[in-house]
Amino acid sequence: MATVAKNDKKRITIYSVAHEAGVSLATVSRVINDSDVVKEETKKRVQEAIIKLGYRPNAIAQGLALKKTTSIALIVPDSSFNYIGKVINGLLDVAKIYKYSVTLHTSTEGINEMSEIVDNVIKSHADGIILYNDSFSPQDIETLNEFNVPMVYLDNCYSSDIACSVYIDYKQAVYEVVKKYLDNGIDDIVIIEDRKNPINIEEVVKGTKKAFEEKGKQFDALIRIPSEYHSSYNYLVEYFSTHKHQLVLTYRDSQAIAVLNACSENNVKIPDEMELICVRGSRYTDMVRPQISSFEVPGYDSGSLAMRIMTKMLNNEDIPQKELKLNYVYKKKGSTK
Amino acid sequence: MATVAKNDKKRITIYSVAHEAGVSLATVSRVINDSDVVKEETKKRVQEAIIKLGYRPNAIAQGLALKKTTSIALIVPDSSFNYIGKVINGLLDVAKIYKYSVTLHTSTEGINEMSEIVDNVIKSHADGIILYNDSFSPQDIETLNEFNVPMVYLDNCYSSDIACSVYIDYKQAVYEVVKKYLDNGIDDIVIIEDRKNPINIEEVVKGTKKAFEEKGKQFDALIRIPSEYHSSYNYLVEYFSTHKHQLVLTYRDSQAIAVLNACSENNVKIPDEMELICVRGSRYTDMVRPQISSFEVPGYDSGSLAMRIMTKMLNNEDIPQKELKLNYVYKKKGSTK
DNA sequence: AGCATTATTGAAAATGCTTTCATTTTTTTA
DNA sequence: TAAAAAAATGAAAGCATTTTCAATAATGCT
Repeated sequence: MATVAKNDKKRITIYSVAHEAGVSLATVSRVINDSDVVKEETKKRVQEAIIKLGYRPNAIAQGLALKKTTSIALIVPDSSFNYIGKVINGLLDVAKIYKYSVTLHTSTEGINEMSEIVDNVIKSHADGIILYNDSFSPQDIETLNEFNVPMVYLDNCYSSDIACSVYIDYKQAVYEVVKKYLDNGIDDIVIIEDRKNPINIEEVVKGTKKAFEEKGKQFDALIRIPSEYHSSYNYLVEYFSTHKHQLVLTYRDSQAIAVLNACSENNVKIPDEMELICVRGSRYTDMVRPQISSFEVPGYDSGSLAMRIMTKMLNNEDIPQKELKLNYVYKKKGSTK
Repeated sequence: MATVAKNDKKRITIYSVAHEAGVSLATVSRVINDSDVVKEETKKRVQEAIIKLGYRPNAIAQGLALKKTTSIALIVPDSSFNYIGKVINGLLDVAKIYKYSVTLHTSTEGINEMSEIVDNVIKSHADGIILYNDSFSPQDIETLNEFNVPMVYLDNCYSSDIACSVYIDYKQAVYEVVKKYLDNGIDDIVIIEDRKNPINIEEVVKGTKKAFEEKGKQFDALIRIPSEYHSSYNYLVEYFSTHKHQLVLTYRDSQAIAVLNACSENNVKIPDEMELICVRGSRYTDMVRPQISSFEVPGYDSGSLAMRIMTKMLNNEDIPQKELKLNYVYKKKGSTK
């Protein structure tokens, strides 16, 4: 049998240090926590003992004594790590600054699994929860609220007594760009959607509708495609062999690329015969040819902001706004005229 | 000031439940932990009390009493979440099964930052550490070994008394494909590299060299490019305006796409004038045109395996192999003839 | 020098659980 | 029906900290 290191070395606790330094454990605790009441000389003695023994305070015991864990939980859907990767980076960077540790959980199977996860998270006494999800219904939110733990919703415009939210104002973003097209007399516009990001797609649709309504027009041109890339590609190849539009809007990068490839397959020239905009651009929308016009979404910032707000909530600091809309920048690339 | 829920509701502990059910806390503990010595009738009484009070065992206190936390730490570089996303999915799925929670940490600034993170992780008494990194030097590994915590290295072929590793045998993979090309008389082969994934690039080079050496030839055709996509693209546009090769190998998907675009810019036809293979394929290597021949790398599996091995290490179970090489599948696509 | 302050330190309780060992209750057996 | 065996329960110690409050040591002041 392959052996693996066992944990039989004797534990070095605060007692060991106290004994080594010839002080009480209360004093050691004070030194660890940088209390200013301890005499410089004994402080030094204790620090030497700590180094000599290689003592590390036990964060679990601290957590118990302090009734807080300085850990927060992040729950994300188990797909699309692509975008979330940036969010996580931002979040972790801020967490590091504030000395929070972050536990990661995935969930996609609806509110029941989500409730279970939240329940477990609460057992682990995370100080707060950051929830990345844009497919909650209002009832789901109700359910989550009952847990009564500080929460930050990411990419989901919802807030309450115990929750703040950080999201990108897709509605306004899309409204502005669609308005411009309508102003130029272009109104054969369709939106590609799948079942994956209901709330944000809904925002995209709302923004489009708003622009249409201002012109006294109706909008309801949605193309429902499969979520998985290859099926959606096949579906779109079929679709664009018989349909033409002036402008196609997609939410995710893979959808936009699927449109690009499906059109190429059908010899539909982009942007000459049809224009294409991806709402949530990524590095990959810049790698395909033509590059895809899109909004540059501040993934990193939304992560770091969410974490920053969480730290404020946990410290009962003043939170100016409970719903934070992030800015976006439209980047015109080769897929539009 | 925006108010946020405070934690002033009184805590419900194992004592509350014991009192409610009219039993001792020892009995409640037994019920929680599904001990079989407690009488069915009292068990039921306790369970009712638990539900009535909405009691949740405090995982921190459990951690302290049991001297283990059932939590493991995952440390990843703060870039390339693209690929790592799949790894994380696999890892979390297995973690869920074994009831482990996973704390996430990022690190790129070398071994010092890494040591600091590991130190913090140890303070938090994680039972083990899974370390995704392919840029460690042997000294770095030494340093990490001193922490004496069960570790699993991901994408890094290293093992020791306290460490196992899970990785993909890029050397063999590349060897096989390069050999095939050499057999067909194609030997103007170059490898694109940047500073990002030293160990795995090294493996790719080794595999290539091996194939060359078997033919009595020497190999040393490396193109060093910048890590960042746009700079590397610009560099490659320049490069391919004056250089031609028969076959280009890249490690990451973005590098392969950069080559693709740079060649297109220079009117170098792929695969007719030059062939292109990406070692670590992704969904995006299938989205560009032509699609890029590549190895399908089992990201999900490597994550789930790493976690599974970790659970075995922590339970002192038998571990047949301490270094686990994962299989790969070569997928020929449009970028090769 | 002697007293009043103030600065340091330590003892012990509290945090919420698990577990051992002793005790009590129940069941079995003669 | 009593003794023996087995099952169920509880008391208390232990896990590694923080923190309050009391005790002690050091300092300042007259």
